Amino acid sequence: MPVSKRDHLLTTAEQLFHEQGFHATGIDRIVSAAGVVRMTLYNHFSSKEALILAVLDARNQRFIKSLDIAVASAPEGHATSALAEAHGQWLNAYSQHGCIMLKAMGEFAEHSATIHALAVGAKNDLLQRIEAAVARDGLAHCPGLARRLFTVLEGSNTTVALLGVATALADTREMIELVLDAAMRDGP
Amino acid sequence: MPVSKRDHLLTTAEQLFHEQGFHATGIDRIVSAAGVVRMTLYNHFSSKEALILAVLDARNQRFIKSLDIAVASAPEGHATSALAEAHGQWLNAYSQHGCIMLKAMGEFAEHSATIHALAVGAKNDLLQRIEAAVARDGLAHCPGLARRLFTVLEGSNTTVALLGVATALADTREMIELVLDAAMRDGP
DNA sequence: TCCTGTATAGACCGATCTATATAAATTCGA
DNA sequence: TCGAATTTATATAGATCGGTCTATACAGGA
Repeated sequence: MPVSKRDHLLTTAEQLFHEQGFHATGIDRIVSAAGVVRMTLYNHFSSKEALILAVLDARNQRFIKSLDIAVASAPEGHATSALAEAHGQWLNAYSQHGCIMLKAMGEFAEHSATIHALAVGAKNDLLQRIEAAVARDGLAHCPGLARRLFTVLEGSNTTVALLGVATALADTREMIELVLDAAMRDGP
Repeated sequence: MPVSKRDHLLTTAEQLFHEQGFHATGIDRIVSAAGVVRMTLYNHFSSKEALILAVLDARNQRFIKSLDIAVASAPEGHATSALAEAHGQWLNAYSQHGCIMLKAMGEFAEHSATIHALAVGAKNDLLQRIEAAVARDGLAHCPGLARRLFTVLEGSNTTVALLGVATALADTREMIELVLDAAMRDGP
């Protein structure tokens, strides 16, 4: 059975928003790319803003879920590096065009408080997962460790687009190890 | 003597583009904010794209110049940390809303090859300056060191917007030191 | 004095934008 | 097989977009 029109619209819109930006992607582009008529879109989403919110929310749930699965199945003491690895795999598979949440923050900071808040919330979700993984590895006492790891992962969003996936992810892996090793050396 | 109309348009457009995004900022908004009439803008810039290019180019030249000055006046062996410090000062002074080059890349990747190339070029300018500073500090032999430092500085673009300037820049400073110390320990 | 360059003022163009209205056609479960 | 929900098709509203046009005013230099 084919996916529902609603789901098809969500994935089509996500791809177009991601590649072309939000303001630059018109409703007509989305519906024609999805092979659907305009009223079908407005039957499922009350406005373009509602569509964007649904796209971002669904994507963030998939992202967070993949992180949680990686952490849950990580060997003891390796939750943090497993999370970083899952982050890298996400970049490789779905985010070589730059982080869609960052794009949303940039386009809607002064234009839609709702969208902006959702994108910021997604970033906080990631930071919170890093903090949980650090605690799980027994490194909760290291001040600012999670934020430093967060900085590295955010930096990789840009380097992937600029230097290519292979180089960027290799660099990122080395830095994660470096930061973790330093934290374990300073602490017990 | 007041600044020329052209310069005034450039700074006004830069602020609006930075805060509201490129597509979301119309020509009318720019000219009314600049207290200038429509034809004055088109007298100086042939199109909106030309205006965006001029804005980004001027901004990048100011940015690179501030980095070069910091490196040139740094004590021997501290060019890299001086460059990172100048980068942090730039974020604090001019870029708390997120990196305008990243926004341009996101909005014009599939929409204007010229703008996208200029923004990518700006990022490469930064990476190149990092490589030069690393070499000046006698660390040119460390493979990937410049790229790792670049990743940290790119990450700070995001953390500044999410965690605030004070926290983000303190974290960044610690990470730059960490990466440099590790490189000096492994190297000579 | 004349000429050139720049700014102002405002109307105007076609195109595109988001969103709605309405009626016919289709789908699909009970 | 019937009826409700969904989708299609089309037309339209009203705003805004980037960009052009004409005409006027005024400055400084030749």
